[in-house]
Amino acid sequence: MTQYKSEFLNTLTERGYIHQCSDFGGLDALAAANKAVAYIGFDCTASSLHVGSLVQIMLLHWLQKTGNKPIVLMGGGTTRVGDPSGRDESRKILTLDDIEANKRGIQTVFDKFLKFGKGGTDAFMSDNAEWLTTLNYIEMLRDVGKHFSVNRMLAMDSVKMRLEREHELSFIEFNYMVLQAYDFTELARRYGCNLQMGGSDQWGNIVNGIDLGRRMGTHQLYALTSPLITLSSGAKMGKTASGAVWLNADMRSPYEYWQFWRNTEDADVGRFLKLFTILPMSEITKLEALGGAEINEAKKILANAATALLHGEAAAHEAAETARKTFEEGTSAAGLPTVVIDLSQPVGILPALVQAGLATSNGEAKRSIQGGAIKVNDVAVSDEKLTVSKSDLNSDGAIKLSMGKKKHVLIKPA
RNA sequence: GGGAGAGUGUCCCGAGUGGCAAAGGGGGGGGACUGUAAAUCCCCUGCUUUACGGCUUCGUAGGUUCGAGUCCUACCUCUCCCA
Repeated sequence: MTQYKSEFLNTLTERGYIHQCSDFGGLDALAAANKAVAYIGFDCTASSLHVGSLVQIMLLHWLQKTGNKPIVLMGGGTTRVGDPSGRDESRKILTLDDIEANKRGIQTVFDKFLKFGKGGTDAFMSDNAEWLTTLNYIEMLRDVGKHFSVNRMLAMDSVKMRLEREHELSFIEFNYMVLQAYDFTELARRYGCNLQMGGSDQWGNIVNGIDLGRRMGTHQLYALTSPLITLSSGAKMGKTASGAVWLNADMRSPYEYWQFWRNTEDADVGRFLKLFTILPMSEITKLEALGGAEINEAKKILANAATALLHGEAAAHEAAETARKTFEEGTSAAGLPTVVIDLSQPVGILPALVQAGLATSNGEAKRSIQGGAIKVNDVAVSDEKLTVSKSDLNSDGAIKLSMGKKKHVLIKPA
């Protein structure tokens, strides 16, 4: 198991974070001496990161935990360009204000996973807008552009795919990889960065950066990528009914986040425990051995641990308790999502469902009732003309609206 | 600039003869079975406070027609080929 000298690579290997590395030996030596300075780039296209970025965040977490220095690079500059990797549609180009707002939202998440500061292994955040926005085109062409072979760029998968699919690839997007490579060398020069990590789809871009670094005379750079995380059922990770699983609490509550992990497929539990929690491997091995219905215990531990990492122990506890009351006791729990509605007049069940966010239109609410999905205070509803009023308030002063087995909302009077 | 194609249910793919709320998938939601799992089976998946009613949908704007996703005109966007 101790295949490497460095704790960093050993941990990553046994937990399944590694897809490819440009030079295991070289990186191992660096990490063993606690001299790895690694960065991962994140977009600012939304005001929160989602579960899809969690593997990357965890990479930085372990990097720091094993005695090395993480850099979070915000793509404030590159977000204005758009990465063609893996997509065949151009990204939207955001305004500067949007980008700034998104950056602030994203920063809050990193505070949970990394220790920021000025010390040796303290993380810090950088933004490639710092150097990209002041670039001069002629100098850029002369100093950086001359190192890029268009022949090679055309051969890259991300580009090839766009060409083969007969989708347009604009020049601005074509330049994304140049900018990303340049980021790497710039971080190397400014901060002594020597490793870039990322998802496996970033391999080409990262390797380009190593190449550019060598040509521009930086120290040796390294690449490390993580596998693309998919569910056993083949679906992409992090997409659920209600859209992406956002990490920011204001976009997805701790309770919902907990539920996301609780509903993990059996086949994924072990893998996810390793990737998304910091539980010791010995404990994970035990949990992995659970079979049949017992695996639900492992799922709860996964949910607790993953939620605690992001939202803290207290929030995880509360979410677990809410879930326990709701699912195991079948009672209503105060921690469920709550919506305030004016109940001075009786409210029809249809608009109530819409306001509670359980349906997007009266029509949809009606169909749900016809499908037998709706319960008020745990009593099934068959009449779509039913109204709810103050007299339906339970002992906690709320009305529990349920759709299906998993979605519960408490309604409180205004 | 010339030529050839394409844009369909505001999640995606995709059929579509002048009678169309528009086939079929995927995805999603619900139900059954289970373990808040997977697989499987069944139902639902445009809006509208009852509706064999009304309204809104096929890139945009007009037109022909009793009636247009379907025909005509112009425009927009995208793709390919030739310059």
